[in-house]
Amino acid sequence: MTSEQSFEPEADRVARIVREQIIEGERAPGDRLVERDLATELGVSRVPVREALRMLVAEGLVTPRPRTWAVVRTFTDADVDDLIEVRSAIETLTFRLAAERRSPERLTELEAVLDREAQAARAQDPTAAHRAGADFHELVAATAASPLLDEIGAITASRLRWLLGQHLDLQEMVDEHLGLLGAIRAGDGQEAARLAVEHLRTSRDAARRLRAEQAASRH
Amino acid sequence: MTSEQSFEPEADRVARIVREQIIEGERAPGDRLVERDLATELGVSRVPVREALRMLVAEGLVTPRPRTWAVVRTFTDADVDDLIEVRSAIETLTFRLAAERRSPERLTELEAVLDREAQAARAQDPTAAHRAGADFHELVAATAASPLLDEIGAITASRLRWLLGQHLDLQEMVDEHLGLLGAIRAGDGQEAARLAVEHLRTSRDAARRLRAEQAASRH
DNA sequence: TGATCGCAAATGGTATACCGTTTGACGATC
DNA sequence: GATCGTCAAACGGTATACCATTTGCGATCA
Repeated sequence: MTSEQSFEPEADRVARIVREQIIEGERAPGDRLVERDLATELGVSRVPVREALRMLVAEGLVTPRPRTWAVVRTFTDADVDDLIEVRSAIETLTFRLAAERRSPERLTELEAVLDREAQAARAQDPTAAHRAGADFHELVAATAASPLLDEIGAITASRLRWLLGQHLDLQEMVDEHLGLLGAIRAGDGQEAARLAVEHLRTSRDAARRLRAEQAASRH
Repeated sequence: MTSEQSFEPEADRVARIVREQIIEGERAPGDRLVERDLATELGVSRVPVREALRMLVAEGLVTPRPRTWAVVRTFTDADVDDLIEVRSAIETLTFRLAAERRSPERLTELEAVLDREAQAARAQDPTAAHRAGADFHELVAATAASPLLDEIGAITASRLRWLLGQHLDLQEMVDEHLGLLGAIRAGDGQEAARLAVEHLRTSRDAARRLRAEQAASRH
C-alpha cells in the first residue's frame, strides 16, 4: 500500500524545502527570496522555483513584489489576531465534524501521535513536539473528512506553525491536545469545538508573549 | 489615486479569462485543459498558462493530473454540501465582523451594489444579477477587514459562483441580501450571522434542485 | 554636505527548446 | 471477436535564453 508511485515535481520539493526553512526560522521575515539564487542553491532552474514561490505566496508565507524579489512575510500583530480569529471559526467546525465522524482506528492513530508528542515534550525537544502537534491537527482534519476544510486548514496551518514554531509551554500543549482527543473520543462535538477555541486562545496568548519579548529584545 | 500602475502579469490575465470561462459554463466539468492549446488560443507561451492553471487548481476550479492534462473540476454532491458547510462557518464570521466594522461610506456602497442587483433582477438578467451578488459579498468581505478571511473567501467564492452561476430565484436573492444589509447597518452581528447561514441554506437548496434537474435531463 | 540624476547590474516575466512519461489507437495474437 | 503488446503522438516538466523594469550606487551639482 505504500507503493504510491511517489513522483514529486521539483516545484513541490522546492516549496517544501523553502517552507520548512521559513517555519524553522532559517529564513527570517523580510529576507529576500531571489529566484536565481534559490535556483542555484537548490540545483534546479528558475521555473520550478517560480512555481514554488507562487505556492508559498498562496500559503501566505511569502509576500510577492511584482517585478522584484519576493520576501519572507512579516506578520503584524493584527495579522496574528486575524489568523487566530479565522482559525477559531475553522477549528470549531473541524473538531465538531471530527467528533461526529471519528472511527476506532482513527482514535488509535490519534493516541499514537499524542504519545509521540508527549514523549518529545518530556525530552524537551520543541521541534519534534511541534511537528507531532502539527500531525495531530492534520489527523484531526483528516477525521473531519471535509476536503475543503483540509485545503483551508493547510493554508492557515503553515502560518500557524510558523507563528507557534518557537516555544510556548510544551506540556500545556500536550494537555490541551489530550483534552481535545477526549472530546473527540466521546463524540462530543460541542465540547470539542469549545476546547478548540480555548486551545487557540492559549496559542494566541503564547504567540503574543513571544512577539512582545522579541520586540523588546530588538531595542 | 487611481494611478496604481496596473501591471497585470500575463499569468493573472490568463487565470482570469479561464476562470470566467469555467464559471460561465463555457468550459464544462471534465473538459481538458491542455497547456499548449490554451497558450495558442490566448496568444501567450506555456509558462503563464502553467502558472494560471496552478492558481485555478489552488482555487479548486481545476483538477490537476500529474504529467497529463488537467480538467475542469467535477463537483460531487458531497463536494457541494461540504462547500456550503465550510462557507457557512466562514460567512458567519464575515458578516459578524462586517456588522461590527461597517462605516457609513461602506453602507452607501453596499446599497449601490444592491440597487444594481435589484435592477438586474427586474430586468431578468441573471448574469448581471449574479455578478452584482458576487460584488455584494466581496464588499461585505472587505468590510469585515480580515485579510485572511478575504483570501479564504476568494478561494470558496469562485466555486460558489460556479455552483450558483445558473439560475435560482433572483428576487429571493435580492431580498436576502437586503436583509443582510439591514443587519449590517444595525450593527447586529448575531443577526447578520444568522441570516448569512440561512442565505447559504437557500443557495444550497437551489443548487441541489439545479443539479437534480441537470442529472435528470442527462438520462 | 546633501540631494538628484543617471546608468549598470540585478531581477522577474516571458518565449522557446528539449526530454521523459503518458495516452490511445492500431495491429498481432489467442 | 476480445485482449494484450507496441509505438508514435501528445503532453507536462524542466532548462536556457532574452527582454523590460526596477534597484541601488556613484557621479554630479546645488
